[in-house]
Amino acid sequence: MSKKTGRAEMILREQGARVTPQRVAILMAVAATGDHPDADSVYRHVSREYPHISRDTVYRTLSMMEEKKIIGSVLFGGASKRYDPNTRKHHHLICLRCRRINDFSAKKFDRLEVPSSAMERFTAVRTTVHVEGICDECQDRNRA
Amino acid sequence: MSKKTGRAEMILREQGARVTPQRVAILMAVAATGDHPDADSVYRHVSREYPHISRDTVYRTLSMMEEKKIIGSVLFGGASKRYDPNTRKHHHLICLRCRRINDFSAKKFDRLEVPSSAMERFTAVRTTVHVEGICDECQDRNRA
DNA sequence: TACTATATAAGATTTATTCCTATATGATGT
DNA sequence: ACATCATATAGGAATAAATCTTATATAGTA
Ligand SMILES: [Mn+2]
Ligand SMILES: [Mn+2]
Ligand SMILES: [Zn+2]
Ligand SMILES: [Zn+2]
Repeated sequence: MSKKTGRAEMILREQGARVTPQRVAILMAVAATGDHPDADSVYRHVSREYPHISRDTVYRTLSMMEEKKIIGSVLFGGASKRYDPNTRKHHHLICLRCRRINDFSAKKFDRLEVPSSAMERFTAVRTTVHVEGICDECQDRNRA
Repeated sequence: MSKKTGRAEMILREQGARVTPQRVAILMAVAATGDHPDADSVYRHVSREYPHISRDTVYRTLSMMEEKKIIGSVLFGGASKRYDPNTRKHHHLICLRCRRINDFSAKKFDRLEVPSSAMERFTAVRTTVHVEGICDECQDRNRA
């Protein structure tokens, strides 16, 4: 057990998750990129060590780790693209459960100044605020 | 030609796009929802009037209208979900061309106050700033 | 060591999206 | 109105991401 696998094991145990070699490898693979990998890139990476690992294991494990907040995520996969008839500047409330999307407006969010150090190598086209959470209908449904 | 189809035609012509009955119906369908429909929901709506419309036409047309800024979009479809080893509070620069994602931090973005009127019926889990644009590599590649 | 709930492998399935190609049609000039 | 032709469409095949199914394996623990 190397120092790094030990650390991964610890994180898993802290969250009350079973420790399996596959999970350790997946967690280390995500951390190793230092980037924002998709599931298949994690699969390819882990496959070198575990040639028989199943894609399902990778998908299941990543999603479990996100639930337990061991890792995060940026984009919504598996979801369909959502179009918007409203072309004015506005921002969004996105329900993580039912995927309902609602607009909101806030003048103070319409000209957010991204730190210039971050923008040195990037040409912004649009800057918006995403509020992810749970909508009222989904909360009600949960109580019932 | 009803008042509404006339308006849709005008918008298409303004953008130098050919006016076809399918395009008019698609544009009206997106506007009619007043929501954030996905392509298949637009397809089903337009199918009532044009039972033989092809899914490809709907996808192609929506994407054309987004390019011409006749409509907008909220989420990335067709893309794979992207995980993130960084669990600290941070924000993202997302390249629309190569889908590279880079982190940036800005204290002033870490506690954005969403107007309470918007949040009356929503429980926020996370609020982040998404900067969409073109990364430096993609800009260089374009010039070449 | 034996038990049991949970995790995994392998492959099938589903869903969103894009590709292919033959046909149809909108815009333009006569 | 008519011919032309670049572009759009229909219909279906192909691709890619994610999930489901089921038989087997294994981590935690008594
Ligand atoms: Mn919107
Ligand atoms: Mn990040
Ligand atoms: Zn909801
Ligand atoms: Zn790029």
